[in-house]
Amino acid sequence: MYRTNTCGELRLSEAGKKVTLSGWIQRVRKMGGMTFIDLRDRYGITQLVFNEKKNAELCEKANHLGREFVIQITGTVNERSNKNKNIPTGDIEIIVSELNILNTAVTPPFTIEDNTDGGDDIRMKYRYLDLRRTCIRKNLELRHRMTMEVRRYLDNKGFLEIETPMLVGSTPEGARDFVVPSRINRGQFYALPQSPQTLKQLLMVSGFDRYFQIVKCFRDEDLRADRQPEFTQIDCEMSFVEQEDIIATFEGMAKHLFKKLRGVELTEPFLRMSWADAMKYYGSDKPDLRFEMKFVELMDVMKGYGFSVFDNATYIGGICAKGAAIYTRKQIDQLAEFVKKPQIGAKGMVYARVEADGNVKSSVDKFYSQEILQDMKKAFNAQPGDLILILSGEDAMKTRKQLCELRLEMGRQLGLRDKNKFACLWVIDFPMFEWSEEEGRLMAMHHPFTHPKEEDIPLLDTNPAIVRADAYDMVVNGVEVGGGSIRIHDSQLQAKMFEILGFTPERAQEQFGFLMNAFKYGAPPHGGLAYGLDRWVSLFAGLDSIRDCIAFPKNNSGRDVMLDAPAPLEQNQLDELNLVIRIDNK
RNA sequence: GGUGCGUUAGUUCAGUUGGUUAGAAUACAUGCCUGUCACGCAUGGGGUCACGGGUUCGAGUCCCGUACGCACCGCCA
Repeated sequence: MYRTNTCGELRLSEAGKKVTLSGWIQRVRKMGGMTFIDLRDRYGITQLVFNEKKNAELCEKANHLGREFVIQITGTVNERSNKNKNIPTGDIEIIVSELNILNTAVTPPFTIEDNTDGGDDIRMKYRYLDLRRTCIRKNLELRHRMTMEVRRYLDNKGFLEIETPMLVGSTPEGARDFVVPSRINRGQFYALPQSPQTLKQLLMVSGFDRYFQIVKCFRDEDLRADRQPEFTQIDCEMSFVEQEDIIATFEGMAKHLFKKLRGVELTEPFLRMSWADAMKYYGSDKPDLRFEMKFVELMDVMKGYGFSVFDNATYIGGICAKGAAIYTRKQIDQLAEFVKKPQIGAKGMVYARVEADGNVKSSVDKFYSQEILQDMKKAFNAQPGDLILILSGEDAMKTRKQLCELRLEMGRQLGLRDKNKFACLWVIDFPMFEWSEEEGRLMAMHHPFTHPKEEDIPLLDTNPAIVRADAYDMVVNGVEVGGGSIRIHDSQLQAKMFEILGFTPERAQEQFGFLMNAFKYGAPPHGGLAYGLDRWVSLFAGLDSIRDCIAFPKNNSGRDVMLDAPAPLEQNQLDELNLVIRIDNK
């Protein structure tokens, strides 16, 4: 038997007991005639004691153990004379009588501690060592508890978990596919699913009116801190439901998760905001509502007074940062530099301080009278001590996005983006389509299976660009944690949708015939939602990147640096697949 | 496809105006130490300054390119 107990469970009540423990050596502390060893497993750390006077040979052996050796010991639980209040097992130690080295270890490239000395790069290369660290292990434990709670909640509501295939067909629309060559079907390729979207809709046609799946999805696009090429969705679909039914079910799930995983009781219904309002007031379809700082439009107030930048703008808008008038000129200049970064792209920034006497002191005083500045102050409802920051531009949407970045940066600087505070929001009434300059056509904003709002259906023929959809996103703290829609279940309407998206009837039939044909056999009204598991976990764990809650993530360029994947194939594998590789170096 | 920052000891970093033998911390090794728990003290080993080119009497330092890493824009229905 390797162990009678784990390294995290022994307490004072077990004093005097003979136990066997196995684990990794965290640290050896030699104190002359005594040696202390911290023995670690995933449950905790237990201190071992060796005494030269009592057993010189064993103590000598212990002195030559290295970090991360795997050992097994037998000994007696003993009350410590010096207790350690910092760890749960700190009241006891094990007086070791037998020591068995199960495996040695070379010195790890970084220390196995929460405050490791290793950088991201080396940690990913030796991820199996990184995962020994408590702070990373805790994230995976949280992820496990989350999937358990999801299954518990959905099972209680009558959902069935059904697996769908990983080898499916490539679809146009949407993200780039990862493709897999078929050996048996020469020259043909599978694609890995971007999501099980069409398959879960077919399950609705089959009558599985409540489906879910915790499932890997694949998208061959560039990575970000919150984006991996393979990620996990909690994919759900329901039949005979309207938008309200879905929102109720999954708002309920979100509340369940908050309660079980964070101990946060959310009693109020989540806020709801139309996509149009989100863009107007926050310049984003996923606003961070942990703080207000709503946009105020200033076209009426400030245009036409001879300040050419504003006079030529089609949008002038600003935010009011409470109490930020104490910002120095240097700090304000840094904000101006921030918005002028190429990634943000503003040309400049106008600022105005509200002084203690209520007067407004701005960077454009020579163009505006105090009276107009007071009107501006009123528009923001600004108080003495506040700092107003204004951007303008010739493209209203672009300027709002720049102002959004500025708002988030101010929120960060003013400490308003507290990781322990949660602001949940449904963004609803998304547009059905958005214009693609690149393709020169309308594209589905959500996906081509999304149901248009009933009252907007006549507009499909006259002005499709303004049609709104029965689509909704859940946004928590500015993170899009999930989204979904009511789907089209009528083959005629689905065909029309493909027509608007620029598909010929033949091509629509070729690509999506399986779905439209299925709808002819009695498809129920249905809709659903998919939550991003990785994003939820990193939100609950307060992580900056979803990588820290994924056991073996990819790096910034989509590589697994531990496995050194992707890599070229052997020639015989290529031959078997009838593939010839040609690399273009443009 | 693009922008920014970075690459120096096992690791995390410092390295001044271009100038002697490239430093610190930590890790590692050895010794001392009987109540440590970030133990302490002493000693020691450890460097292709990412790679290639250029400027210069002289480059870790300046310039150009490449590779790699991170963040972001585009992209991600």
